[in-house]
Amino acid sequence: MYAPERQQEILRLARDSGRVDVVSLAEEFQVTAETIRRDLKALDRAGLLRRVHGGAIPAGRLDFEPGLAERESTAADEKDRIAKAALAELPAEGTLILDAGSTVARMAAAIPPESSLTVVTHSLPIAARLADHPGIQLHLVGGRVRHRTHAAVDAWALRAYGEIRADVAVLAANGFSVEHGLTTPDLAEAAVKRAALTAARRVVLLADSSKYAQEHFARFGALDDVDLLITDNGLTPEDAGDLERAGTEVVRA
Amino acid sequence: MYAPERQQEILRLARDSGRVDVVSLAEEFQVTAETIRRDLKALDRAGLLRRVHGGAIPAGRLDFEPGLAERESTAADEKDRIAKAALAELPAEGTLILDAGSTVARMAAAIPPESSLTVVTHSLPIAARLADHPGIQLHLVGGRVRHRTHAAVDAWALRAYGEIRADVAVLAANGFSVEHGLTTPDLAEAAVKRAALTAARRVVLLADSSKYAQEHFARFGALDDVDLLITDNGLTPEDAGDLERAGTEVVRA
DNA sequence: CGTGCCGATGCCCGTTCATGCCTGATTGTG
DNA sequence: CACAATCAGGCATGAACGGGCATCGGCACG
Repeated sequence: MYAPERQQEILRLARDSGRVDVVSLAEEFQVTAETIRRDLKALDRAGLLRRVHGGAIPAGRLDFEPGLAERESTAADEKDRIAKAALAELPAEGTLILDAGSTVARMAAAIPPESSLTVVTHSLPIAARLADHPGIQLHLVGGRVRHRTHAAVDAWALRAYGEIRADVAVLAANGFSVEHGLTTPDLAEAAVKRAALTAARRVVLLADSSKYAQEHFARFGALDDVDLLITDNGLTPEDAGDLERAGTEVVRA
Repeated sequence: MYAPERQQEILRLARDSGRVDVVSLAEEFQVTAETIRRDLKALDRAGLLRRVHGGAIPAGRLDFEPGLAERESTAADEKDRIAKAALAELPAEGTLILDAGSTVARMAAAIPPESSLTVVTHSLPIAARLADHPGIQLHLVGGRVRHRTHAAVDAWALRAYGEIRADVAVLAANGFSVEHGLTTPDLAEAAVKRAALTAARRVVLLADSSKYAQEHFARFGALDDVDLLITDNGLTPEDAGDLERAGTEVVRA
């Protein structure tokens, strides 16, 4: 097995499980720990992994708190299905706004190489993922970067979204319901989401069913601002019916 | 069997099995390893295969950024020393502008955790690296993202730098000399560098000695715009003297 | 039919690369 | 505060590499 293959595999493992450790990798690949360390160092320098004592964690995580691995793995299946279903809703070409969020990030990572899109995002991990994509013209929205979500917020971000007009915005929300609309815990982030929502002709919301009927501190839109909701089949058909009556098309992936 | 036929077949084998190795191919086609290496090199240059030590892997199977990885390995030692020396020039607290560039990125990665800085950057890799640094308030400069350098450029970036004032800017250049000043191959990038330079009270340039006396297409400043140049000892003391007489302090790490 | 050119191939040899091993320093944990 | 795990750097080794040169074989042209 060649070094780059091994590194690629390490990267995959890291992204899948949220972290890797030197000793298990050495055993797994039948090489010494030194070699693994060299691999991790290379991946670290390339910015794909973050080296920590004893192992490494994937770079560009939405947050790196201990709770993350668990949160990531929670509903991972649903998120993947949602991301895949969302891909089908993307135009083959045109302009796209991508909100910050792990499901949106998964979708972004799966955009096929032959696409020809203009993408605007204020999410650092998504931008990092798409910067190499040959078919994508990427525009980064600046601003203060929130540690927790790695998303740009505040004046620069708001102004940037105020100056553009996109075909589709793919948004994420921490909570959604007919009564309380779209909510998220942070005010600054909500303001940016609202600006992104306003800048697009068509709004697609990606949210797994655990977000349904949740409400958080900051509201950034009403449900009927959303043209299409993509969620998983944890949402009951009755709830989906309620949402559709409120004017939002619902896809249960 | 003619060379193009053989290469075609090598490509097919590589795509089928995910990898090929020099020795087996040599045996398979009854030619020497040198010939296979030449074939692989040709396919690599054509972008169809990715060459690795001992063999090759079909292109697209790895998602490394070859350009970035390659630049990382060039003059890695010098760059590390320069980056380390540059750290000593950073204020303990205050506002910092970080330009795009591998040496600057290394410096950024080495900023101690106990620092308390406000950092502004238009470089995506650097931002990704600093986004979860607890002591750093990070501000991202938006704009169109260039594939080659992963840096934001154009109107949004220029305006953002026009609106701020920082204590120190850490810049990179592809070429520097007393006569031709600071140059880089891309016009858009040069404009952003100039804006960053203008926005800072003190300008530190990181450039290894191979950049000395180089000149590239786009000029973004004169040498005396630079307060401090940090380079390696590949720069002769005489050349350093010339630079100092031109008004720039020189550190040879 | 001969001849000279040129690309492809093979061979040689100094250099680089990937890996493993060792040692001393560093770090995290109990 | 001490112990065990982990890390970084230096060194050794065998495989792989790359450039220079010689050879071979086809092809065009006279």
